[in-house]
Amino acid sequence: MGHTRWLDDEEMRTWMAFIPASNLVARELDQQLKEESGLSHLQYEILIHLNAAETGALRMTELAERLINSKSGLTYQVGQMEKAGLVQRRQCEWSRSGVLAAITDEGRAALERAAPGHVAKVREVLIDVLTPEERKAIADGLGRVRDRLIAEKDGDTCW
Amino acid sequence: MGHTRWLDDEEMRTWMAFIPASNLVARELDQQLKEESGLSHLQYEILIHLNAAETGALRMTELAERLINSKSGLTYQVGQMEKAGLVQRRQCEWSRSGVLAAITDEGRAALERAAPGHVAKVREVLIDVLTPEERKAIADGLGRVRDRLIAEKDGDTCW
DNA sequence: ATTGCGCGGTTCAAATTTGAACAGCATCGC
DNA sequence: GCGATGCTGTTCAAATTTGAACCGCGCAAT
Repeated sequence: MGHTRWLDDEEMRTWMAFIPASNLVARELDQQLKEESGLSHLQYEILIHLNAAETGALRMTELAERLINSKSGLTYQVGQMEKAGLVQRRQCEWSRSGVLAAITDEGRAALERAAPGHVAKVREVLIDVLTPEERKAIADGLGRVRDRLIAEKDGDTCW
Repeated sequence: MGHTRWLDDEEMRTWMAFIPASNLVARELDQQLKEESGLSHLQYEILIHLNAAETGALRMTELAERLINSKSGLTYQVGQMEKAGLVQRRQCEWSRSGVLAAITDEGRAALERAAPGHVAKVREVLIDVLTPEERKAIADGLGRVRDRLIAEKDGDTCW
């Protein structure tokens, strides 16, 4: 690896679109969710994931990995949400040391209340701004980016 | 606005690629920068922006807007960086209440030290994973997303 | 059985981030 | 000239986030 391969103009355009768009979209959605439903984006996503699970529950670690958050951060947030009655901690059946976070009826209700506004905002700031071709390119390209980074976390350095 | 227009499959794929990719890339870069140069991604970007300015200095608010961070957050970080000798506060010439953050020689040195590894990582996790077509779509599409959100902040509700 | 290690979660202190309240300067209309 | 109003940046307390240290359990080798 000799000298650095700097980004050319086209690559820089990509980078300078990706980073600010990420930050702005994240900020916008977080704010909208908080205002409209009192949930942070992280809390919303926790509910989404739990709700999507057939049993309505997931292990803490599983959740942390999916949400790309530290374990301790998740412990904290689940604690907050438990206080708020949105989730409930249960013990994992087959592993005494495991902990399940389970969505409550109240959690589902909060989700249903928050979802329409959230989806509308997602459309407004991202989905409806993109052409179908762009959406496909993003789904494919960033999907690959995502998968590689996730894979790296597990196997670590497949190269 | 009758019922919610939920995301269809293709749109959901886009969304479920965008969010995790954003988070993972941000985390990866932040970590790499911290390890390799002791700078957080935010600090790195502050240096980049200051360095790009002809005078090597920018107003605090200007910087906060570009970096998509709260004013108070920027005050804090610039404080940290000032302690570390990477930047220096100066008074804005034409406005007694304005404050300029100026990059120092030490700051430039830190930037030069950090840049090669950072760019390499950006290539590794994002740029080189994408095809040229995908890069173009992302530059165009997310560029538009970015611009709309920035415009909204200024004029606010152009609709 | 027993020792030792590894995993799953939590605790803890420290760093960061945020929004609201505040202080100084600027500017515009009266 | 003088007060009203609006910026700019900072301060402050509260919320969140992070990584390292830690605790209890399970599991494998001895």
